[in-house]
Amino acid sequence: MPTNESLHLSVDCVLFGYDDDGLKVLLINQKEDSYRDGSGQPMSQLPGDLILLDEGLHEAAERVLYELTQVKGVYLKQFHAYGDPNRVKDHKDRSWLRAVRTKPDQRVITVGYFGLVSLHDYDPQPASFAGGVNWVDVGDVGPLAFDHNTILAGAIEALQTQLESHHISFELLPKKFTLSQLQQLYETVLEKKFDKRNFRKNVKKMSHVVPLDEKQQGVTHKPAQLFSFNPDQIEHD
Amino acid sequence: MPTNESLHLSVDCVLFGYDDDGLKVLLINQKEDSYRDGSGQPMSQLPGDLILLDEGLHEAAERVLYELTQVKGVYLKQFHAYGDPNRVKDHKDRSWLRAVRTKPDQRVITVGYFGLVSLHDYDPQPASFAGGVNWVDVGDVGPLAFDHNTILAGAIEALQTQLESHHISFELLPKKFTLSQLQQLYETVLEKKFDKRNFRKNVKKMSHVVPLDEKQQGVTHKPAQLFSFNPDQIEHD
DNA sequence: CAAGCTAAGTGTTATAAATACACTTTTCAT
DNA sequence: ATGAAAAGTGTATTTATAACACTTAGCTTG
Repeated sequence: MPTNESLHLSVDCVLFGYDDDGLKVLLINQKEDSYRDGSGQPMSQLPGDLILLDEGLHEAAERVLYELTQVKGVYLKQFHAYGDPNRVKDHKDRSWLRAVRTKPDQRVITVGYFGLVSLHDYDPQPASFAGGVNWVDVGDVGPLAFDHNTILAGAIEALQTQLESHHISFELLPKKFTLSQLQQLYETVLEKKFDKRNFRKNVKKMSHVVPLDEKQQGVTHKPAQLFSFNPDQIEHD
Repeated sequence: MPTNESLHLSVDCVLFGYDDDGLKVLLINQKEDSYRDGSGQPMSQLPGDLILLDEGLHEAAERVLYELTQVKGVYLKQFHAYGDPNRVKDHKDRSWLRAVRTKPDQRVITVGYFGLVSLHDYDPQPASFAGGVNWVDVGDVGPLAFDHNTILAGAIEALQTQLESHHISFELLPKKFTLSQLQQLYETVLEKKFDKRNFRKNVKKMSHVVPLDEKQQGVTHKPAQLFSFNPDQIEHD
């Protein structure tokens, strides 16, 4: 009869934030002096926490993000579970674990969630407890703690796959947006260029993207028509 | 500081088997007298087990299937983790848990894997320990233990999504197959009909499906050309 | 207030992919 | 020799994708 008394389970959240200058991830920056990478930089990691006894996985992910950003109602989706027995045993991670965990040697299996927030309308104030919290451009993410680079890569792949099929782009945009903003979002996330006219032709076929009686203001060029997503026409899964 | 001393973690495997009369799932049938559904039928469930301390998730899924079918090298893929705190607390499941678990009240989070085997060439002999083990047509699956109907639904969805994009169809076919068999597999799994000529046109574009110098034998009609998959051209992920 | 800057907005043509559709062929069985 | 059963094959139509360049509206500045 197998016993797994000492298995721990956590969630790790890859929170993507988007604004006009790119796609960011929320990283937390451990202040522990001992916890630095090879070149002496403080080590960053994805927000995550052990799961409480009476909460579901999704709830746990919501809690972690709420504690960190005070934002509720973030779009959140599970994408993969990571359970390599050695995923938290790397030398670089030991001292930090010893500092914060009562049982630092314990194996931890983690379930990855990705979340989406728009940084246009407001800046979800990263609550800075236990270290710095900041938005890092996905292109500029350096080495992270544990297997968090792998988890981040999985989240990016999931986001790319689902952006088109799951109508989630509006989670990353302001409530009112221009077609150029929508196109730029696609180009940033999918890392490829689209033809402006063809892109707009396709958008016109999407019944959940509706034009408003309103134009962009305060820009130094021809103001763009504003659009919004019609939530009635959107089904996630 | 949260403690989760009493969280348990398992894998559950949805093993799909395919042959010319359809898509099946491997279910185990608990013999416990007390473990029956409303109408007195013995309750079935997906094969699964708690994860051992030193094994990875994928390894655990492999082990569960090996213990059950004696088959190694099955294509296996993780698709979702299920962690509702009440997923093993349903009344119908209590007595069975009391019989087999030392801590029947403990919460169990499970990671779902789906596996693919061809039932054409041989019949992976279900090792029948602790109860019956059998292949049930996916259309005929009744109520299962715990949240296993939900898990099965998730596996079917994952299989459907990945059949086209991940070149996994050959895992469900004999080494040598006809185009009609391939088409029938697609029709069964995706639950829609394809036009024969168009289907074959598309297959000709797939470089990993190669014609053999061999024809079907022992059939009472025009024998079909045999094909096989060229493993060099296939990348999973 | 004219000139120039900036991004918005707009159509057509060509190519490729998807769909719809029906008869002939090969083998075995009787 | 005849019939049954599934294999195999081509064309025309529709739809989607891709490539491509100029005009417009509003603001800025000289």
